Amino acid sequence: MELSSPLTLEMLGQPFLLEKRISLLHAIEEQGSISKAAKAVPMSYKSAWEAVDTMNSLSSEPIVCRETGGKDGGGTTITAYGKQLLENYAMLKREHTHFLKRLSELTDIQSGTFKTIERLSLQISARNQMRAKVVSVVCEDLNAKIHLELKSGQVLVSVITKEAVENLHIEKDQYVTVIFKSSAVLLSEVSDEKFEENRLEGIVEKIDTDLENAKVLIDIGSHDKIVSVISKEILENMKMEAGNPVWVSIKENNIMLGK
Amino acid sequence: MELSSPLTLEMLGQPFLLEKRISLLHAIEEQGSISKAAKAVPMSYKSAWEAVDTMNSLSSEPIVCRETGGKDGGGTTITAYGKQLLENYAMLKREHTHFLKRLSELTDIQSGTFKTIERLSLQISARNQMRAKVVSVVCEDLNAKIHLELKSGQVLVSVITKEAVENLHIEKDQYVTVIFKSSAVLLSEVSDEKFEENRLEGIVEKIDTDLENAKVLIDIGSHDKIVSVISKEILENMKMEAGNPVWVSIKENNIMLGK
DNA sequence: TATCGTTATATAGTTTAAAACATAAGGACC
DNA sequence: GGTCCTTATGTTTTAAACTATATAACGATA
Repeated sequence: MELSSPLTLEMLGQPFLLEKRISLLHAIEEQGSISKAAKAVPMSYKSAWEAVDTMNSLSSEPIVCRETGGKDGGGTTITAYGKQLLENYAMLKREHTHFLKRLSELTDIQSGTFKTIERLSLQISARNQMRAKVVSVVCEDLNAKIHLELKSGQVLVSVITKEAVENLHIEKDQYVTVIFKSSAVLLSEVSDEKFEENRLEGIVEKIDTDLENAKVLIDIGSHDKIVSVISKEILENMKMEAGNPVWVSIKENNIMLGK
Repeated sequence: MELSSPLTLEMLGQPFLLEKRISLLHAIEEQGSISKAAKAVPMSYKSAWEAVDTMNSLSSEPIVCRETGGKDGGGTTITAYGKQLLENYAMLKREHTHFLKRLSELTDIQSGTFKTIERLSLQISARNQMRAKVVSVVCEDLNAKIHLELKSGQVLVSVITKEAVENLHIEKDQYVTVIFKSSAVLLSEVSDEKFEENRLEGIVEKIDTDLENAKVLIDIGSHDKIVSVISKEILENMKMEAGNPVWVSIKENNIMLGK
């Protein structure tokens, strides 16, 4: 049993971007002309031209640049704006596909075993969310300890209930999302033994302070960043500055996983 | 700019449940016959009959029961299984709609301002997830304190970054999902002053123990349940039993919000 | 100026899905 | 047996979407 659901972006009530049109635009990008693109997709030149025309007129900025005449008879190219649009659609589509896949996996509509779904499409307040690979899953009776490898190669450990592991079908070598609140991130200038759980090394990138708290942005490598909110007092005791190395620590219990 | 995306459930590669067919089934449920339902939807009798027939033959169990002849010429009724299917589809659709709505809200494909989306469709390991109404939002410079009212009327307070509040567009009177780990839930037999943050009253419903830990299920009223995982030691000091009243406490910092 | 491959536009043909219409056949009930 | 309203199953019509085809305009280039 599968879920399918074509994604359509509407504009002023009119269909604007759809699967077919997107692939046409990609073909135009490759071929440099509507007529060649139409053959490649394939579809009739007329449909292709009309699709391009309606898209262009629905859009506030032109998506393609059409030129008639000239050495090769002219041609059509995608504008920078159009390329941006293609990228953005791809991102939307990626999210949508992921959602459908998760929903399919969780669903057995015949037996109705999917009653246990919590909200599946949640945007969460936790500021720290990053991809990681599951290195190992060690189950005890109630809890499970999961070793995770970040993009940078640094390792994190998360403790969640065994129930959650089963519910999310977390297994070795899979990719999951590591989630933790910025208030759960402890900082230290030195590799302090006091903070023994989940120690990561990073570089301070930016510090914002208000009357009581400080928000510290830390680069832990490979484009992963961590946000930490700590009290201003602690920060001041640490003489921390942008560019300095810093040690991060997060309690195993404060790390959640998402899929 | 709107996103639209009709949800289709496929079976053996064939379309099985779609919007149109679902509304037909609902009409049949009301009218008691295919012909009347077809008029109500509206669609031609033949299309309606064929839709019903293909659904029935794709399904492992019959969805409708068709009878010809008799006093009123027969009729068609939805089976219990069919009704279950309708409910399940409605749930899928609800999730899907919610997802699309969130995605729309976060997206401005023209300007490309939606680059900041984290994974939007995440299933999270946190065992405790429940709906709550936002009573108030008090922003400081970096953090915000949010008062939430559960179904039972009990109140929780969550502290998250102001950034998160803006990102999720959390406002008074909205409904959000409260999220916290079962390991963040502290228990006490008495209304202990020591656990001052987010104290809720509930009744112990079930206790599971392993060698080290204990998982306690607590009913806090209005069908909301909380799972707590605590060390076995603490549990044993508390002489806790199913049916007993219990006090729950969760640190404000450990409560996340989702939307 | 003639050439060429393109955009731009119109019109005729083709395919496809649905509606509309027509007609059996079923079976309780009078 | 006739009535009645339904399910079940064709055939025909209609409408929409798309394809195919034809043709004008364009403008750099030889």
